[in-house]
Amino acid sequence: MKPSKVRRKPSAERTRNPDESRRALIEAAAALFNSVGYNGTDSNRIARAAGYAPGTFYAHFPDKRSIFLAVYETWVVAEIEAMARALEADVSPRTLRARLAATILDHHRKWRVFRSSLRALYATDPVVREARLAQRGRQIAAMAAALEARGRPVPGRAAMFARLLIFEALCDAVADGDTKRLKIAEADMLALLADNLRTPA
Amino acid sequence: MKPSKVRRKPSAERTRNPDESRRALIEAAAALFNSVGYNGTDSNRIARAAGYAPGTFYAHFPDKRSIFLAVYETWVVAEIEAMARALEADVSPRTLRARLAATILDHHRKWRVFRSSLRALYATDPVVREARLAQRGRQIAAMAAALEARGRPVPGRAAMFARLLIFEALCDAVADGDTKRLKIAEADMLALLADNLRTPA
Amino acid sequence: MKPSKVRRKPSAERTRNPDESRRALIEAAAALFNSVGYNGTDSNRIARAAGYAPGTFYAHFPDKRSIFLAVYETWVVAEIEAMARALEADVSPRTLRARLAATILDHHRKWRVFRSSLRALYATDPVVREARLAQRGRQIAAMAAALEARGRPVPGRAAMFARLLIFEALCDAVADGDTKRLKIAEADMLALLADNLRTPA
Amino acid sequence: MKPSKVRRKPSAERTRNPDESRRALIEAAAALFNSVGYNGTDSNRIARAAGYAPGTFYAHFPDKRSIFLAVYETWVVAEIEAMARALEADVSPRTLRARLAATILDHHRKWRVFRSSLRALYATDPVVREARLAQRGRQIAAMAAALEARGRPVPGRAAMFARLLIFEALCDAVADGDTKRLKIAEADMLALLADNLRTPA
DNA sequence: TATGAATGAGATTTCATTCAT
DNA sequence: CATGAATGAAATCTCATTCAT
Repeated sequence: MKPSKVRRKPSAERTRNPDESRRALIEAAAALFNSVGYNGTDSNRIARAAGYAPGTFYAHFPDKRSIFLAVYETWVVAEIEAMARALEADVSPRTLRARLAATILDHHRKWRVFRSSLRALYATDPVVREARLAQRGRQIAAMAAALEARGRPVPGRAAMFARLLIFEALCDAVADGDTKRLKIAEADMLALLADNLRTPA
Repeated sequence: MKPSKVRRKPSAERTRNPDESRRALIEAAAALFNSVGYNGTDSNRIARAAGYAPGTFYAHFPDKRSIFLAVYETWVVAEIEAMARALEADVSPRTLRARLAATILDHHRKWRVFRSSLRALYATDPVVREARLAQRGRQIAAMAAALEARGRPVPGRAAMFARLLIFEALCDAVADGDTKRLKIAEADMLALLADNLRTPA
Repeated sequence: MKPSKVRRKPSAERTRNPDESRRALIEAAAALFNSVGYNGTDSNRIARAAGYAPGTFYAHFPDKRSIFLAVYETWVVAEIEAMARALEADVSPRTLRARLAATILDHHRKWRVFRSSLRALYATDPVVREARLAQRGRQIAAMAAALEARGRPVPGRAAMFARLLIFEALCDAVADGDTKRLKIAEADMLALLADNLRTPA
Repeated sequence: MKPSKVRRKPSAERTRNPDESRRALIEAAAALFNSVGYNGTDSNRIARAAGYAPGTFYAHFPDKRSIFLAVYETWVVAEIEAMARALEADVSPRTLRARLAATILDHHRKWRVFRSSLRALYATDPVVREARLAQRGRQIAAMAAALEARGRPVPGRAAMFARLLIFEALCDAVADGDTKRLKIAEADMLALLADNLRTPA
């Protein structure tokens, strides 16, 4: 009934290669989750968008949530890569922080609808919750390692976790347009974001 | 379409007072939303839990979302009341902040599942989103007014909005047990929360 | 929303041929529409009567009206076939008219309840209305073509439309038993019907 | 949910006079049936439109169908009155027929939606059917009496019934816009209608 | 008579998932 | 692997009608 925004690939492109199929499904799912949200699509539509029949979906994923997790994984990787690229620049720490903030914000904005679903499922689905918590655990560890490597003092776990939470909350609020709606200047939010990237005293 | 000619007589035990019925429905909905979540219930079940027939629900609310908003409203009021009670105590500012943090955290914890649904719908439903943003607008205004009244400097809107976001994010993370799962001491989080209540320098 | 993990296995006895399923659904719907009327059934019952689960209905028809239109189409075809058979006989024009009248009346009588629903929906549903008007347009064209082919004078569109309306009104009145109720001899009505089939002077 | 087109009277106008209430209800129902159709309204809305509470409806009518029949009755009376007025003119028989046809057509057009519901219920509801058939019986008798009074030959019951059916079918087709849709000139239809009013040879 | 809150059976529709081919 | 028809539980919402006041 709902018109699909994501078109099915020409059937000639369909594969018998399982990895390729899986990849195609994840890609289609990512696009759909980010345009109509998790609840806005169904597994049949994902399969069709990837150029397969409904049943094929279940040859690759046990259920709908499972492909969401797979999309989340690729999303995390993409974010890390974006951050890595931003960190390559040889600029002052201050500029670096600003760039990093802008990069991450941009990434959140680009995946606004997907992240919206992520938050909804995090609030709802224990498995998604666990996956995201595990991811946060890894981020905290990475943060600690990075600081240690640079000889900086490593804050407590609570402080680092808070940093993550805050960063995401601010990014999502900006990406979702909450700041606009509340008549808050985006530049001010970006400044707060950059500030939050500072190594704690 | 096919009206059956035989109707059971309306049970005499139900209220004939619409305000009372509405209240009973909201109460039942709040309890259900906070135990099985928004998607875990349906309007029929809410009506039954309040002691009414399914149709009665629709005599009071046009749809399920609408009763959710009503529950949200009562929740906000309850939170404000809890905070007001916490602020009555005649203690040092530091203790006050700690108490306030504990009070709000407690409130979030008590309504953990409901808040989970609130976040999910915020991420999903434009009307819920709007209601919550409006509420945040009011909170920012109240915060500014309170600071002004106490002769304290009033931070920018961005900073105040960030405070709200941060406070909620931290509270929810603790209430949801994320900190436990990440092996973070709750006391540390409470300290951060209390710190976040500090008037900005 | 809450998908149960345990699904019954689809019964192996159902067709896997969509055309066959569609046909079976239309057939079941025709029988139900003609026994309990359009409003007397629902899509679930149609599906069950055809040997399918409720959801299957929606795999073949977007809604109930849509299957009604499909039934109407088969009904029109059946009527045309019945008329064609009646016209094959090599008899006098007068006898032919009588036979044709009897044939059509019979067809209306056989589908009395269905036609009743058709009229109700025609009076109610714009899409059904449009379908039937289109059909009438086709009938007028066919009538004109037939007369022209036989070298008979072709009456105006108004006259031909009136013929159709009159023929249907009389047939339905007889089929519905109105004549009996009003103590009118069926033979007299049949004579009027046959007369109405005459080429206009 | 649906906006009511027919506004409730100011409560000051509510009566304790049962006849007045009944009349008000019938009037409101007529207006609603003729604007949104029988299935487009519900008894609650009729009561509200007449300025009463839902329950009052059932103090005056046993069910929804029953008020429809009451409206039908007033409709029949109105038609008879309109015809009587048309017949008062002192003109040639030919002009009279044309005027009568125009009058009745006009009446059908004015009550288009109501008549649409009437036909739907006639096709569906045995009680409405019976009421209309009884009315037709009366019309046939009146027709016979009128012809006899004027010393004209009285056709058979079948012929007279057919006249009625035909007249109504043509009127409704024009009133419903079927002729327009089929590109048939209304003047031609009016001529056929007037012709149908002719005393049979 | 009038009120109006309450009733509850029922109809429509969705979609994650299965499984025979 | 891929197919795709079929499944069926479940959720939302309607409205004619009742009856205590």
